[in-house]
Amino acid sequence: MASMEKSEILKIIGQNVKRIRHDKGLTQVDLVGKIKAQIDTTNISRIEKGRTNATIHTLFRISQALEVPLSEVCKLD
Amino acid sequence: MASMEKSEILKIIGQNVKRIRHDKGLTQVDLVGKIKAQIDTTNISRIEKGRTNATIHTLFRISQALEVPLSEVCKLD
DNA sequence: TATAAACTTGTCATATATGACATTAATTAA
DNA sequence: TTAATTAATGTCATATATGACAAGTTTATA
Repeated sequence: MASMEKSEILKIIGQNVKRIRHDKGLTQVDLVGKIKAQIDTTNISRIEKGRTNATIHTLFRISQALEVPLSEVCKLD
Repeated sequence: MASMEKSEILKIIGQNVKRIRHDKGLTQVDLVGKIKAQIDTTNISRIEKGRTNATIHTLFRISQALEVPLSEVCKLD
């Protein structure tokens, strides 16, 4: 855990988002539609693929749209 | 909760960091010293004051130095 | 007090997150 | 398979996170 790579963390956060999104039966477009402030599916995809180091505020907006606590999106196990 | 402002979220995350850091009896310099990759007390201070929208990786490095789960740093209550 | 330690804030340069859009790839349904 | 839906990726412009450093402020302690 102490030696966890940045890319690994991003990957896990991304998998969390994707898993929760699928659990809720939402597409990336659906998810974006539920987010108040503007956000692009490009960013959702990048986050889900672990290709970007999302800010806490972006993850918060996603957690709101997914109707789960932010800490759920930030779980690493 | 749905109407939570960005500044509010940053503030809470910052308070979390500060609270946990104080619980552990660490100064900002101590905390930085425990973080492997380079990080500046400037950034710790900004995060604690809610003045910056930290990335998940920065919050992760902080959580490691504080020896708490990332989800603890990301709690909003 | 005074002195030091701890914290905050300003500025600059660099890296990168994000939105926007186009294009391609992959998946699903007919 | 074909068509439609969904997801991934490339690029560009803009905003901002971060490190680095300096200067100032606040807090603690002798």
